[in-house]
Amino acid sequence: MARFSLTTPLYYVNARPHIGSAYTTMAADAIARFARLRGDEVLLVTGTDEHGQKIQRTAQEQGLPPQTHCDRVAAEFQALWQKLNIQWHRFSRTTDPRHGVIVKEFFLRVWERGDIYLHQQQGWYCVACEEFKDERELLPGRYCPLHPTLLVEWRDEPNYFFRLSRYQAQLEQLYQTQPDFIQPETRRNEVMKFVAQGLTDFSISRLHLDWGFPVPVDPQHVIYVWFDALLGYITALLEPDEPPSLAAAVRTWWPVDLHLIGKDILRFHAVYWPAMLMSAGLPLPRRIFAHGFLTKDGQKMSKSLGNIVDPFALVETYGSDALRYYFLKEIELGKDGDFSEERFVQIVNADLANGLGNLLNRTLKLVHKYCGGRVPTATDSNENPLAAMGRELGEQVAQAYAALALHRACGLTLALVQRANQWIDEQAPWQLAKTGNQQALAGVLYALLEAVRLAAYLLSPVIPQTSTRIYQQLGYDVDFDRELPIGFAEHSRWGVLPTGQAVATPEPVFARLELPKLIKS
RNA sequence: GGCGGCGUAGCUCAGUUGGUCAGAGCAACCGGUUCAUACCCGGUAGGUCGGCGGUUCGAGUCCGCCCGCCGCUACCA
Repeated sequence: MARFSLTTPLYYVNARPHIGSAYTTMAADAIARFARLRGDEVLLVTGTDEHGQKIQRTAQEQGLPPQTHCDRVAAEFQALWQKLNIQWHRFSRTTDPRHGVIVKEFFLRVWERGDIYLHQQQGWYCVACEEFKDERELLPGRYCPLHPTLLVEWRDEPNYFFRLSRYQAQLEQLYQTQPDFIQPETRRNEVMKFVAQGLTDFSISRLHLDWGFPVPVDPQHVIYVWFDALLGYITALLEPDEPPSLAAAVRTWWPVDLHLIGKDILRFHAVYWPAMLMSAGLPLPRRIFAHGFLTKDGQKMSKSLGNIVDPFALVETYGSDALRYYFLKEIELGKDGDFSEERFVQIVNADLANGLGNLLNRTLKLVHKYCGGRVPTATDSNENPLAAMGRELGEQVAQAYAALALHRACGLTLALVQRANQWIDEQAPWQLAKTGNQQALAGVLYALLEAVRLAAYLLSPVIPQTSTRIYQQLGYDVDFDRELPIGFAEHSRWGVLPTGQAVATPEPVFARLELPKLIKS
């Protein structure tokens, strides 16, 4: 059995989970679910990044010990993932004591390699970025360009540096020999351009900070949050009760097949992280995919605009399948996308309720009326437009998932549903019944049932609950959240519904969504 | 300033190597229908394919310039 491992970012616990984190995680979950459907053994890693001065200060502002604050926020992430029906296997927290062991071991490896040195660093420091800033990139009045309301602070302190510069050639060779390492291609170009300009060493420690792991060779210093956070991917790979060690952590699941990230943290993953791993003599992840950002009604989400989308409220109101479907079908992973509540409701209703759900409903009614509630026999008229599409679909969708083109996987599948709704009118099975053409009738209904089944199966990584209801109404004892149907090769193909299988009484599998009535003034 | 990318019907987008390429879905309007979750089916969009110029028998589809939006990055200062 093949293995497939992937990660979401470890989300910073500076604030409650936002829709962007939810988006990444929904995508990762769908990718993981498809791999599982295909029969792979899958490990999905998510988690939280909990160190750094910013966390310390946030906790302080709330009058909480940092760990308490982290516990609370981490719990919120887990709660949201549950509501979104995410099936994760490891939730990696960087304050996990086992993580400290891994970080220490990793640091020492790099240290012994001679890639870490002490250097006096002076400059303006943004606490929010956890980074030193060049004076010239500051906004007038010494504000951070990324955090225009935050004054940068003057620091003059010795820090430990990682010899990133030493790895420039190796990195460039990596990008050359492994063109798929960074995706989409536009991101790859950005990274290559950045590296080509020349790399400078970056600091991996901070002084005057408590909230983090001490530098093993100099406990006055604390390890910089990013150095620590990236390693959380590796710590996560330890078995639950396993004593922590680098060797144990990388034994089974490393290197991961995919780091799914947002485009804002590309450089850390595509440049710093591979260099760190090279230094430590560890294999590199196979692929890094950076997705785009979300806007709300065409505008950037921001506190000052007051247009932040709350994922908790959304999933409470509309349910997880609806959200997952909209974000994964309507937005191309890798490109920026927009969330409009009105459009969201329209699309989801059109595709899932009116399209897919209603197709099942009307077909099932016919099956009960004319075929005694059992799957009819597929006739020679296997030659029909649905069968023609259906025979190609499994492979096409598999390719789309492999390319992480989730929107295409959904679009291809929906095309079958749309064609089926046309075809049912063209064939008018109720007319066939009147004229006593029972064989043709059976063939038509079989094709319709099969189209719904195939669509439900291929969409199950995205809308597992809806797919489950469809499969169950079609007479299968299957729950895509628990017990998958056996055999991708079979279920992804056309024509697997067994003749004679009893189908259930039709019930809507996806209730139409309603826009909240009042428009806020 | 340099380098990516993008700009196609109200909205989201498809459009291989130039010649039914002017499309799909959603929305809207009109009509039909009942097997169906006020659903589905059919029809209607006269969109200068961002603008200008060029290559060509023929260009969203190639070339040049320009405008607008976005990303990465630099520098002047």
